[in-house]
Amino acid sequence: MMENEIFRALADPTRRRIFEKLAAGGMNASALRQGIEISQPAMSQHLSVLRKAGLVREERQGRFVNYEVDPDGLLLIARWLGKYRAYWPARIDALKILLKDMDS
Amino acid sequence: MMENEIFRALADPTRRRIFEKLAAGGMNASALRQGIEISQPAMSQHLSVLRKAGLVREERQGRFVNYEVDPDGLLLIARWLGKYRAYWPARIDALKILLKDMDS
DNA sequence: GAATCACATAAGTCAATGCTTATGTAATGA
DNA sequence: TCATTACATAAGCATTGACTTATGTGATTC
Repeated sequence: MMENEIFRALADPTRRRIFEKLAAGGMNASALRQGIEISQPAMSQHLSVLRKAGLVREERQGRFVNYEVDPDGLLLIARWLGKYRAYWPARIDALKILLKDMDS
Repeated sequence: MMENEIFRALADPTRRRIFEKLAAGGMNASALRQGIEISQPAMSQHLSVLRKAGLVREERQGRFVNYEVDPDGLLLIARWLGKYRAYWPARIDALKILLKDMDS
């Protein structure tokens, strides 16, 4: 199940940080390491986990590999969250703000 | 950070199953065990993790402890997801359906 | 008040995970 | 072609995590 890989991938704080960094703009693995104290193999392994979870996708560019956020992963999380909308709190102002674009 | 506890809690498939079951209606720990092959201590430990993550809350009722979904946890996930709405896929029909109630 | 029930906690075990160092591989450049 | 760069993979190690079998605790029942 892909749901499992997604939540497992996001359970690691370093991977969430990598994902967050990618969300600010796609970049290659070396650039991603800047500002995060992490070895090259560790970064490569994290990116592999994120990719297999569908949270990130890659594109070879010469000897670089550009990584970017994969919307598919986010969609799966949104679907999971949606299953429990009956329990979404009444004070959903934050949610409404971030969702208002979608109802067009 | 609570974000970390949430994703860690959801990384385990058994805990997601417990949460899903609770979403269908609050119940005590023993009732939760029905249909899930799990020991009593294991269930207790899982519920503790879910509770500390803010995904579940408890209410003592005599010698029973009733558990139910805590909206706070779901709100945190929604907030996290919202940070990346720039990457939400164009084909968000599923999302729109589950969110349409909220824009009132 | 003694037994029982519902649940929590303690302590130990084993597998999974995230890191390390070392090495492999494909692309670029001198 | 030989070195270098960017990244992936392999193997080993230490920690974490989910389970187990006790045992503890507070509430009910007889």
